[in-house]
Amino acid sequence: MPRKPGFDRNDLIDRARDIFWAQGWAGTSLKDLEHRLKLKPGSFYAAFGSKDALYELALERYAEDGRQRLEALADAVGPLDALKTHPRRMVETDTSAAKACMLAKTYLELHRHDHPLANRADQLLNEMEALFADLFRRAQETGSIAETHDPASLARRYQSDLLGLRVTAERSPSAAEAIADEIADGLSRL
Amino acid sequence: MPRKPGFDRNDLIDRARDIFWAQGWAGTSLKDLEHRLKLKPGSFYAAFGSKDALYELALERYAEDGRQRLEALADAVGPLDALKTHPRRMVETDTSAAKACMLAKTYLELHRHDHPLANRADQLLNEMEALFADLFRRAQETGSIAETHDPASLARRYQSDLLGLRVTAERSPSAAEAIADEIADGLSRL
DNA sequence: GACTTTCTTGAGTGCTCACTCAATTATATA
DNA sequence: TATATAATTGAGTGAGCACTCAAGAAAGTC
Repeated sequence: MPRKPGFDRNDLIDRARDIFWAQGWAGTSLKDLEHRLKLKPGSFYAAFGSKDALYELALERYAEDGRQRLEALADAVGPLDALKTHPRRMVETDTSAAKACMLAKTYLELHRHDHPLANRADQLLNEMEALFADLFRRAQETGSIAETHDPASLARRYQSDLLGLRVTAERSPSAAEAIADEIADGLSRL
Repeated sequence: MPRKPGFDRNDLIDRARDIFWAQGWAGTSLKDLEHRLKLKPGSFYAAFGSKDALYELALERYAEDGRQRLEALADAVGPLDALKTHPRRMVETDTSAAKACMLAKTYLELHRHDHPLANRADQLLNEMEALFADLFRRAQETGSIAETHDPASLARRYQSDLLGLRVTAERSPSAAEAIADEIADGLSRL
């Protein structure tokens, strides 16, 4: 008996992720979302509850996408080559809504106000770092890099490099491509 | 005949810089500024004209301080050691209002809205990169690093590393200290 | 102490914010 | 086709935003 919604909720979250990613939390108004998602206020709140609730869905989707992309790459080319290819991929994809990491942007924008979304972004960054560490560990097990390195330290540095790379990418795509290659070169020298 | 203002405008700009640096542009309301600077709206607008005008003063001050700190360091210990010491200094100073670069935060927050402050931040980042390049060039002239390197490329990478370092510092000071040392080590190997 | 000039004050401006809700419209079942 | 159920609509809510301004207080000169 019920009427079906005239929108694809899944697709809406993807589009919201792109809007929030590019414009930030305070930089995105309900008007923006209503207009871009073609949703009237009533439908919006019936579907998502609040701006923050949708932002969290968008953030989780963003993190999950990133994780899956890297794991798929590792399955295809192995852990070390995945880590070496990953920076280039992030930077040269023109289909993405923005370049700088959405988790980092969220954290930087909101953590001083003790906003729950900042804590969530922090957790997700830690989970991503743990995935990096796991890939470095697997690269050691397959003999791709020396056993003397500490995977956790490598992951920490790798994530920091990536965050810088992606801020740079937001300003200068060409500079970012060169730096992405340098990061890959650095991993070859381990 | 005139009455003198009851505040030190210079000190006010310093404090505004710290507030904007930590909280961002949208994250700082006029109420925040009036409260923290102990200025009523009328005095605020008489002194600075607008929130954006004060933000720009704060941004210029921030950039100028950074430039002077690095140049003073170079005068004291030479160009290469200045570049090696600089990251550690940025990260372990607990007196600063925030760790992440205010220029990068400003750019990330505002460039999608084509806000003039984002363009200004972009320019100031370029000027900082030019200073890095100049220090690398001087390090080559004094024989501290090989002539084969391109100072502009080194500066580009150095700035990117620094941006990542400082995002990391905002989340984990201890991780940042380790990474700062690694950046310095990397420069020793040039 | 009178006067001029500037600083200070805070209530008030119009606007946009995130969000609500009662009325309306559409659809799946009986 | 009648009915039940849910989706859609958009005017409207109070709160907070950046900002204004007229009136009053303070300090320097005469």
